[in-house]
Amino acid sequence: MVRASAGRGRPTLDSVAARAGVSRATVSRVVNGMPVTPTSAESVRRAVEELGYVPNHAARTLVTQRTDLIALVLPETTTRVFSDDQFFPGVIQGVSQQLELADKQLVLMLAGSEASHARIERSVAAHHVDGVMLASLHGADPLPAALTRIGIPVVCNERSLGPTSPPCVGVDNVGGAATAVRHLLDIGRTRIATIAGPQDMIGGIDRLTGYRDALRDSARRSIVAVGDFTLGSGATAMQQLLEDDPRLDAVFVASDLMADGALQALRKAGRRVPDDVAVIGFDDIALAQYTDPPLTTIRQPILEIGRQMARQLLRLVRGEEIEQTMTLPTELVVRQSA
Amino acid sequence: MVRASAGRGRPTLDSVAARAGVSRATVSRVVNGMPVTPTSAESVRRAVEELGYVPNHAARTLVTQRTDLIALVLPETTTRVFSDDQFFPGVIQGVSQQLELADKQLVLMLAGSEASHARIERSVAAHHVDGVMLASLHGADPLPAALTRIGIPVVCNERSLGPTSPPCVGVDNVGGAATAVRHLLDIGRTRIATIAGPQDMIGGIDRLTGYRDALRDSARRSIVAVGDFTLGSGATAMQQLLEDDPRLDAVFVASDLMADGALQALRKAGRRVPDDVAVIGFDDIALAQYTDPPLTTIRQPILEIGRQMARQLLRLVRGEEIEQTMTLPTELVVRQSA
DNA sequence: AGTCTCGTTAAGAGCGCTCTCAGCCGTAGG
DNA sequence: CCTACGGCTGAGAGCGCTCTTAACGAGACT
Repeated sequence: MVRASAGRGRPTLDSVAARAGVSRATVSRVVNGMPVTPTSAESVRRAVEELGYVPNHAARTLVTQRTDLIALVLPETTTRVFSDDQFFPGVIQGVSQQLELADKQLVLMLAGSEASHARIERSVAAHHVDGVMLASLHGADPLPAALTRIGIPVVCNERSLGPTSPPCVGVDNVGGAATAVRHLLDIGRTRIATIAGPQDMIGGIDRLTGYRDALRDSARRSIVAVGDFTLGSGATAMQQLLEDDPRLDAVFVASDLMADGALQALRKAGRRVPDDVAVIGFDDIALAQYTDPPLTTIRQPILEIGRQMARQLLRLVRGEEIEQTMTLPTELVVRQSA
Repeated sequence: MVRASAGRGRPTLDSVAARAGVSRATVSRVVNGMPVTPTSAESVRRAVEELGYVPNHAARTLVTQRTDLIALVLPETTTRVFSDDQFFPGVIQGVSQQLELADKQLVLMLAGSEASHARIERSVAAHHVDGVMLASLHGADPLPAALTRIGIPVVCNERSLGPTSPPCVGVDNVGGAATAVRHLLDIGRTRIATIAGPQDMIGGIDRLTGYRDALRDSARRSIVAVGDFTLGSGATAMQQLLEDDPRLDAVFVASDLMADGALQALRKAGRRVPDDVAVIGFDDIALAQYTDPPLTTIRQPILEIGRQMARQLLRLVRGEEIEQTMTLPTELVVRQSA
């Protein structure tokens, strides 16, 4: 561990070979774990140690055509603000954990402007990364098609609304929403409203479907309001619901952030939660534990989404076959709001 | 734009040269914007277009020794949970914006375990990235020293508590805290307490210092409680303060998340905010707009921290000199809690 | 003892790019 | 008309690695 200095002075395979008294090829074999005689293996290992040799990544990539780099593309502008609901941080963390196991590095690309779209395409075309994960892009996004055309492994979260649909990892939004509503039925609620999410996003659409499914044969449904997954929109929607159906006694809200808004609106309107109105959210973000009262919600396994996206993509990169879609379970978390 | 297909079939400099009827060197010059005769420039450009040529990144890196990759290292486990206070997402976003302008890619490394530390060092030693940004690492972290030894440009956020101190970009925690307290004095509060952050983190230490500074010559100070930047700890600390000094009429809380906890504790204790007790937070996270009542706080320019870290690092990578420390201003945001 | 086989190693050819260096041509000056 | 000089261009070396190919030595068999 003497040198390892910057720039051109770094030890190469050749210098290690010279020091160990073997050929470059033998050193390469040792470094890559291929079989060699114990004698030379030992002397190579010692030389590597003494020189502080670390393989040059670019040189290796040039010949193997592998970069060991995996890209995660996140949209920068959307109703789902980058950090608000902790979805992206969670996904990043899950992805990162899984990539670490495979000794791959994570390249994060935030796709905001047109320019950054072009930049991502260029980067992928240059074979700068081995595979790409796409999270939460809008239906009309041309990126999946473009990347598929380039011929690089791609995995999405949530099934795409667009024409080209890469393999994807999603959660059981319909089932989760239905579970939430059934819980409200179980505790005896009779007029159940919902605050849905935007109807151009999978999460928004499917959670509303789940609500409808669970109440299909029931007379206990109330009305539907639509928000955009932000806290403010949840508060507004709740006010609206209270005006339009003052007798409602439960609300299923399609996101925790909106549910917090709803809670505030209910408090302002003088309704007690859960006594007068039961509220149930979706996502189980950290905030849900700390709302007043703590929020009953449907947990979405965010970390697991990231992990599974990475796993699926790594399989694809290795040339294995994978299922077109993978759906992760959601889970009811009972706290005090319902 | 016909080919650009995967694998070995991609067009190279040579194929472009052949098609354009010039040498490889000339194509390289055009691609890199060096002067050539308009005639050959034009035919090269056409050949590039027709073949869909994109330079191979690894090959370029191999000879130039530049990777155009910049690493951002974030600690994965800490009291500051990865996503809670939106600090990391904000920094990521700022960094990303700035790197995009310089056409660099962002490699995200979450440093949790010992193993990941080793992996980061190895990756950097392999000259896999041109520079490294370190965010919020603990005082005793060996990473800054290790990276400096390798001889790679490094920039931190917040000055390091450890022995080796790379250049860093921080915010004016002391000044911000003092401003907050002065605001409380201005609105006539007479018993001002504080909930401080952990005293092994810069933010925790400096914000407490600012509180003390502003009250140095005043008789209007109350007591100090310490939290760990989490919402729960804020609530607990607030209860404690109320027990120990029931007559306090203001609290400066060292983070918005803790402030939200404090708000809830005050509500439970039957105190009105701001009438009975004024509360002021620090950070101005998104949540601050939606607490009940909306939180007066000190805004920390999170995006700007990211941007400036990236700018400083890019300067270093280009071989320019930079200031050892850069301090960004904080700003009082008056809402309704104080 | 000679031949064949097998496992191991050394040599060398690239991967696709940049960059130096010499060669070329055209113009200006002697 | 010949030499000097300047700008472009092309040839070629080499970045550090992997992987194929061929050589080599040791052991088994005829």
